[in-house]
Amino acid sequence: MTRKEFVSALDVAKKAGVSRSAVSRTFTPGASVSDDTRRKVLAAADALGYHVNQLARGLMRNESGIVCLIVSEIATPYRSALISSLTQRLQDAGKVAMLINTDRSDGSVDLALRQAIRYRADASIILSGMPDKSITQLCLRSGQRLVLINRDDDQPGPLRINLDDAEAAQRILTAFLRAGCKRLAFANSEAGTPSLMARENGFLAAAQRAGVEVSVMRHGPTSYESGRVLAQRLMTLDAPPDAVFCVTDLVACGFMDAARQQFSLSVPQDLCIAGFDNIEQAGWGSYSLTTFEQPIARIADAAVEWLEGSPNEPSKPLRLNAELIWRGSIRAPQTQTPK
Amino acid sequence: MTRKEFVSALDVAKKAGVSRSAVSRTFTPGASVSDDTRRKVLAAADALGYHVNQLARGLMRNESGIVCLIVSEIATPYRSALISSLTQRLQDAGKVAMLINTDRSDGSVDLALRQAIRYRADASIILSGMPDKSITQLCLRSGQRLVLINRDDDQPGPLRINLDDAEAAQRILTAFLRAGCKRLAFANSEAGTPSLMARENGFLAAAQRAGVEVSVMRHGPTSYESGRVLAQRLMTLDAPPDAVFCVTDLVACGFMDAARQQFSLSVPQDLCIAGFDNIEQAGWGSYSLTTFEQPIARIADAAVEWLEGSPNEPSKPLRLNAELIWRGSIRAPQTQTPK
DNA sequence: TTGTAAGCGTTATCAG
DNA sequence: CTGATAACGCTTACAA
Repeated sequence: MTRKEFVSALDVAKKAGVSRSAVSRTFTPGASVSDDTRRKVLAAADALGYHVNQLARGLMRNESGIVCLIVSEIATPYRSALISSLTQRLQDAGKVAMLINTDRSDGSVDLALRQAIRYRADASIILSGMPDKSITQLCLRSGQRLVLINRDDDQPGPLRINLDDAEAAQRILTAFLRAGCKRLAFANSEAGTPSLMARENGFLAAAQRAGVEVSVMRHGPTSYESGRVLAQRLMTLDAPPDAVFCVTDLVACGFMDAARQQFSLSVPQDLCIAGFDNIEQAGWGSYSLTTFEQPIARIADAAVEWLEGSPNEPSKPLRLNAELIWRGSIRAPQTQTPK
Repeated sequence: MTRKEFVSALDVAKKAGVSRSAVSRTFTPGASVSDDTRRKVLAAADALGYHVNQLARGLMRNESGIVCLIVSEIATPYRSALISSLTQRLQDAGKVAMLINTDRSDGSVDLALRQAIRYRADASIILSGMPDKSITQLCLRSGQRLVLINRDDDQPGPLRINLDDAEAAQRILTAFLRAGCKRLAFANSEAGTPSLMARENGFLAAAQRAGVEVSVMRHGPTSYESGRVLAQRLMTLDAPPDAVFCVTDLVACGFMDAARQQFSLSVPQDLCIAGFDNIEQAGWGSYSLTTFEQPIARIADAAVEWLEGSPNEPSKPLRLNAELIWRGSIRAPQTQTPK
């Protein structure tokens, strides 16, 4: 058992022939130490392999430097891309990410937030699920900042970053109509999260305004497999669609594969498809999927920037636009543009 | 500024009318507290929203409960799947994962390990890059346990988990030969990491034993895009290959797309392709890639199990076999089996 | 600028 | 089983 072999500031102080506070000050960015002592301390610290104990520092400062990332389905392309971006930004800001996987159960977001409190995390960024109101309050009360990404919620306090899903849905509807599509469909999962539902509702609303009907189908989790199943179901309808907006790229990829392989359909000639997220695979040759881009970099920037700001910043909800990435899964507009 | 609003064990003790040690004991698994006081403490803690301060606990126990995951290219399918598995297992074991992104620079693995030391992480699991020997020693000396996944290294101390890449390469060569392929190729990235090179060298060695030549090409990072470029180069050779072993599924997907779209080749009729990792996309309809499965669950299990074990466990290197997943990208064996 | 000393919230030890 | 008390390693007034 070699625990306890850690070298402390006292050890360094002794070796450098200074007080322990001199050591502390040397490692505190805005502190006043003479160049001479700083050099001595640094030399001693290096020789001994000293590293500030963040646990102790956090205890004193009441600021751990830890930011919790609370997320389920970590291995999903969009989620992992966001995690990657977030960890990078966080590190640049001198913070460190604690990753909490909430795949197991549904109340696990609350459990995750409790974990965040135990480690006195400076903040938590929630990418999945929705915490209970009481626990949110507890976090806020303990001075922990909260960021909710794509989770609609009206509590004040947390920073909320959302996409304009309805507007995106509207745009894709227009694109389908311009391409001359007649029978529209929306392929959703059963997850029922706010942003997913906002896409569905936005699409339906836009369709209603345009006076066209749309077949809606929902199945399983938001995955490739669900996309295949949804294709199976929608394409065997009496009047199968000639355009489908998939709630997610993953669903769209599954849908496209099934449409091609099981129904021998050509995209976009027989069927136009659009997705959402612009995951890496959407750009792959086999899919060339027209989709909306999640502004991952902007989301991460906004979140970290807010965390770095003053603790009592108002936190007005942030609403970002998803850019439409045109690729090959929607036909070019018909010459006779409807208008 | 609402920092400092944390409720401490003392607050709970007062409210419950007991000593602070009683509170501490209530939250320490194997401690002796009477049912009566435990109830009182729990009630008070719940009412006040008390949560053990892990920073302070870690300081005392010299055991933070934190395990660092050191990884680059987090958003990659294989990496993110491993991260997902690892975080889950770690949480089941009562630990929590700190995720450190080492995309930026090359020496950042060392920086990451220093961060691990600062937070007094109980262990670090390295999925990317290779740390300097001196820093490894420092970690070990501070009682921090190290796990190296797929990084060949001969230092004693860390747990090393590796796949038998050479054996896998051998098997795929045999499969190509059985399928009647004549002109073999190996598509690698320029990353040059040990496991990637082990696949290449294993393939070459096996080919040599079998008396066949293989065109080797290396390009860029280990990505889809590199796969496309590699296809471009290999397929414009004077004698283009009729079978290619791609160092990774990502590369294989890119290779396959380029082969089909730019060279109008059919897989597996004109060209057999194999990959490595068995990422989710390998099973997608468009690819149906024959590949080797990274035993992610077993890797995560082994890592966490070792971390839970006794600190001075010998740590004999673990060598896992990658299972060959047969799908549609290699032709069925010719009837006249060689041999 | 520097050192001294008083915490921070725990847990471990040791009497009772 | 319970309650004082002494650490743990650090930061931060306060005084020199």
